[in-house]
Amino acid sequence: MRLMTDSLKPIDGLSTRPPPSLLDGLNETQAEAVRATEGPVLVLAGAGTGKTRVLTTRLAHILASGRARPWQVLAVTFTNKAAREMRERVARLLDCSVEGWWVGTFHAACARMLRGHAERVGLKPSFGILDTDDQLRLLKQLIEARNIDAKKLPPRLFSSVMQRWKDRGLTPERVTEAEGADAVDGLALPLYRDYQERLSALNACDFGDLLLHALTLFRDHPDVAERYRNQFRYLLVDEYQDTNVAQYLWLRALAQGHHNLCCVGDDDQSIYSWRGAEVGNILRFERDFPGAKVIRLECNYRSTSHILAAASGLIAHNRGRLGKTLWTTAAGGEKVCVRATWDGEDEARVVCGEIESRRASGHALGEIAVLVRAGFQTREFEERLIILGIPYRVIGGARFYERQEIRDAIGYFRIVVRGDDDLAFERIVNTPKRGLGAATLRAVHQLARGDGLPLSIAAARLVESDELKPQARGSLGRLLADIGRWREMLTRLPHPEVARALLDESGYTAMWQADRSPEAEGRLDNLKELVVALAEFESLPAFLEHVSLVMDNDEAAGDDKVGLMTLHAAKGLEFDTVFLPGWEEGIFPNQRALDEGGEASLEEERRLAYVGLTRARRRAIVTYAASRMVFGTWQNALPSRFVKELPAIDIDHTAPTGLFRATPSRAPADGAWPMAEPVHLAAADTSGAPRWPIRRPTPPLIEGRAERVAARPEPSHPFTTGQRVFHQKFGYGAVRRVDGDRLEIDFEKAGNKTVIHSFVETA
DNA sequence: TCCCTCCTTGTTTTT
DNA sequence: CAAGGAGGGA
Repeated sequence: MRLMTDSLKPIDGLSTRPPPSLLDGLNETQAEAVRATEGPVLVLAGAGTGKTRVLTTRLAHILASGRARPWQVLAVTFTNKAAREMRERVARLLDCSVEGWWVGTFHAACARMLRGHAERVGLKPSFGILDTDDQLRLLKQLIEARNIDAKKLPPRLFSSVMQRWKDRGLTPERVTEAEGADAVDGLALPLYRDYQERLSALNACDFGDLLLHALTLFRDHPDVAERYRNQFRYLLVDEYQDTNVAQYLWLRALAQGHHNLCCVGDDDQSIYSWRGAEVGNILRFERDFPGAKVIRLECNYRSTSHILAAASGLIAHNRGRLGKTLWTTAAGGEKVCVRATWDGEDEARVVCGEIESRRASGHALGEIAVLVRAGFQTREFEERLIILGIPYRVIGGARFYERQEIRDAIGYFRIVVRGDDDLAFERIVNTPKRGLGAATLRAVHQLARGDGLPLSIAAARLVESDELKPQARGSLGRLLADIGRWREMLTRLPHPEVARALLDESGYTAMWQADRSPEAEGRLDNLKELVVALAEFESLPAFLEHVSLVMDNDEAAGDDKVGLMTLHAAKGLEFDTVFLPGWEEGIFPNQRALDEGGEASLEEERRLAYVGLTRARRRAIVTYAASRMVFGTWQNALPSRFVKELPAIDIDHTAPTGLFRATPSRAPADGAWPMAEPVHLAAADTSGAPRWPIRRPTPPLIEGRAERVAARPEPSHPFTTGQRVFHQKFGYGAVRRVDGDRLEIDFEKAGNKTVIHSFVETA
């Protein structure tokens, strides 16, 4: 996203040659969503209903019909990936370049506006954009400056509170007294002020600020707001259910001109409330924008009818939906397979075994994905896939530009390009180790703060004086001289060459070469890759502007590998075959979400499950384990309540023999259990005899064919009825009943609770 | 200043 | 269990 001029390639030719095919192939509702260009429109697009197609065609239609020129349309998305896709598709539809158009992420659009009016919000046009790491380091300094115990109240905590305020469009002045007093013992608000002040002084802003400043700009400078309001005749928004309050206010401000706001989204796929997204935005659309037209895209082109029905049946358990009825013309297909497994290892074995046999029958691995609730769950699958020699790719995880070595390298680039980039200076000053520790840094800081200087200038002054120990002085002097030299090199040599020289001469490459850890080699490769990436930009500053906004790293998804990713990362993707492991209470729905967010969070977890199921085109396989190793201890698990919420006629529920008893102990309430009920579900009505079918740590299983010994109930813990015990959270109590691993305990303070034995100790 | 050991703490993540 | 941070010792 560099400086984009509003001049553009000829598109006028299009009006004389209207592409007759633009609406071809769209169904009636989709076409309606494209044609309804005037006034506010909400397109409720269920999973797999052709949302992106509608969005891009609509944009193309607006331009091709001459309703607006390219710079008069603003189209915003959340991710760079989505933005890129939209640009590519529109370019293809109209057969022209989209260079300079306002098609991009919310943040890129705001940054572009702010670059033009930076002074109005107290920044210089060259302002830098902080990444998460910079933010946390900065916050830590501010926390310590206020003598707050950073151990008890870590930077992350403050960061998230402040971030949530920014998500709601609240500058420090706008946070109410009451709320300020409430947040982190009243410490968060003053710290928020410190932080914003510090950012201004650094001529920098964080991601949240891009929107916040844009809002301030509109609010305090009506002329600017007016300008953009008039400019943008048509507004298009992707994934509207993910917008936060700040984004909503920003859109509303822009829509006040021509009122042509079209938002596309799906309330059932809102899974980001924890980072400030407001489902309320989409639920309230008709009230917010009077006269709004609501168009529902309900014809699903992706999944088979069983998958669709299973997903719909599940999501129907949520309340407060706008409601959609997805349907498909593709009848039949396989039922959703639900499979019980013994434990995490067994689950990985089952899933990867399936993958293996699909590969053997010619299935493309790139069309298979394993979608987990949390990142750590990928480990077991990775291990198993490695054993089987099946290529895979973990999507998400540490992104390229977030890796330590990349940020360090970029830190060097930053300090060379912008001598006053204090955060970059701090980052690299003692990396690699050059004997510049806390003491030296303190001296530099002190001088810098006292005289209002950037750190590197202060450091240069210190080197001239004799206030430093000779060693530190020499070392710091050498670093500064190096920086100066690299800066000079930049004026006469190609920047990739300078980058290479810089990494060598600074000792940074050598640092990783000397490193014996297994990942060092990969890091060196990454550094080489970085230099290659660099060459694609015309200059180092141009590159830096790019990385600050475009932190994505789409691994070439070209090669044929199984995808491992979180459910969040899977949103927007689709695969022939989708495995959904870990459907257990506590894992999915996630315990923490349940504890912290109650019913609302449960519904979000359910939406996550919905997102997962609807990623599948032909086959969805849900698995759960009866026992799982969690944080180093074995825990028994109950199947996720979501399993029971899947309509029985659309699923095929199986379990290995021995895991379930032969006959159900009670009739399934809603017909949801077409087979023997898992014993661990029947636990409630028992009278004490331990009959837990789960073994303690899984015995190593010989490759291939080992008979599973039916688990026998074993007294795996010493607790007996009447015994006095202690629990970390609930305190002291007496055991009232023993039921396998579960103990019903009458706690003195907390009352009657059923807990797993491993959580209590004898008192 | 650096390195090692002990202790804590475990979702989801884009820009 | 495993990783990352903090604090103490050399």
